Amino acid sequence: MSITEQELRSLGVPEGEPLQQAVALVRAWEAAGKDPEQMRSDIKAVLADPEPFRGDPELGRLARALSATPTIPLPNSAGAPWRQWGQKLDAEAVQQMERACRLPIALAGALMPDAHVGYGLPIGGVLATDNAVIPFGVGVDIACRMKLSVLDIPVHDLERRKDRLIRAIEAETRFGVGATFQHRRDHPVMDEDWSVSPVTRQYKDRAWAQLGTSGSGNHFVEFGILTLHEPLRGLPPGQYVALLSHSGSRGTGAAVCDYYSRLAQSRHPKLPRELKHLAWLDLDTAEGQEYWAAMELMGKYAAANHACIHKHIAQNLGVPVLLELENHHNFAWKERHRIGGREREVIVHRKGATPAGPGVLGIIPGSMASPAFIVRGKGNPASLHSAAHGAGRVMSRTAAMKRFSWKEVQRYLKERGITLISAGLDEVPMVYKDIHEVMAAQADLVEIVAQFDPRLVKMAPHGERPED
DNA sequence: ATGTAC
Repeated sequence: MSITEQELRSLGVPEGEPLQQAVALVRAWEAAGKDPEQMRSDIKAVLADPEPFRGDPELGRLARALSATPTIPLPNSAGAPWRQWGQKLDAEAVQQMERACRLPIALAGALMPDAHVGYGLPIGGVLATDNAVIPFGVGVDIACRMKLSVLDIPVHDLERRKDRLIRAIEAETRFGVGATFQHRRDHPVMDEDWSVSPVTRQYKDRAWAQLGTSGSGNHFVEFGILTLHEPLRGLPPGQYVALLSHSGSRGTGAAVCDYYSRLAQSRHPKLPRELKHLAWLDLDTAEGQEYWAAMELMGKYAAANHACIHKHIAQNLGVPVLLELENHHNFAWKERHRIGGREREVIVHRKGATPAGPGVLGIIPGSMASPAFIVRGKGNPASLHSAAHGAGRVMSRTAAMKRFSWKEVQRYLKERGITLISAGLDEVPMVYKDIHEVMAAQADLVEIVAQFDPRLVKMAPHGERPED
């Protein structure tokens, strides 16, 4: 047969009825002496859009079989190249990465050593695509990010003025699902154009009410000791008090993700169920541009949330800020990478991955009882200039709630000198991988510049509704 | 992660 069954598969003809019809079609065409190149282009045309061919005397059967079969449109037969860092990664997360790399828009991928299962792309997944953006390749919490401020406070004040520092956290941010400020914060981000998308327009008011809040889940605000191993932006090596926060774009970012992922799914109705969260928007379309603009606004908004938290805590304490560092870890960027032997512009999705281009500084947190690290990217091309964004969970939230008790956790924290202001049992240190192992697994991606050891930690109390 | 609604 001039076109083999295997080639039909690699062209993207799905198993089952469509493949049988395609094989029969090729046999009939061969008998009629049709040019194989013409066969290929006809089959590709039907695969791209079967609907117009449903009544075609030759191609109709294949077109109808395709219409009836959920399929990955134009799958990348071999899959885009990708590799993983770390050994014992969750098998389901690996499978999600494998699937994402078979999307027709996928160019290259990478899986970070803290990977675990997410919607569509795994958490810890990095995916470079061709002029398309996947809302769930960025994640629900668009622009979830880290910020660290070194404060001009003597290190011994961390213990001596502990209650004062705790009060500052309690006063200057809010935790919990739906948390808002009764007396709104203000920030120049609210002067941006919020009409770039119907979602951001509709949610502007709520976004304002949530400005400076922290949310729930794994989000936190904490004081700790920063140990600088080398000079950093004019700050000499030594020990400092620092404030570290982790949070994102709150309800508004989630609404943006939800709206544009549904829109993307409606544009790819034939994506099989297990791929529906990988639905993408073409950046040449108005919808794609709209998501991109909304995503970028959420980037600024999430940065403003951290800026408010840090500014107000520093003001509350009346202390100068000596150094600030920050990075997104749920976002998409237009970057240039060498893929398939040539440098080109691609869309790099980092969903729970820290940008780690050459010399780029980032923050990788561990858990409430293990260190965060300030890192400098090594610009490894195979990771698409990325690194892990944390330790990664080893246990589901429900499993953690059953497994642990506060009594044992409090003893564990006391032994390590950690004061926990509040948190859910599903965020205790034992639910995370050993951050040191994660760092060791990515020694070729980042170098460690400094270590931050948490001392006073605030997270959302489990199940509690915010009171303000 | 969010907070509404198969």
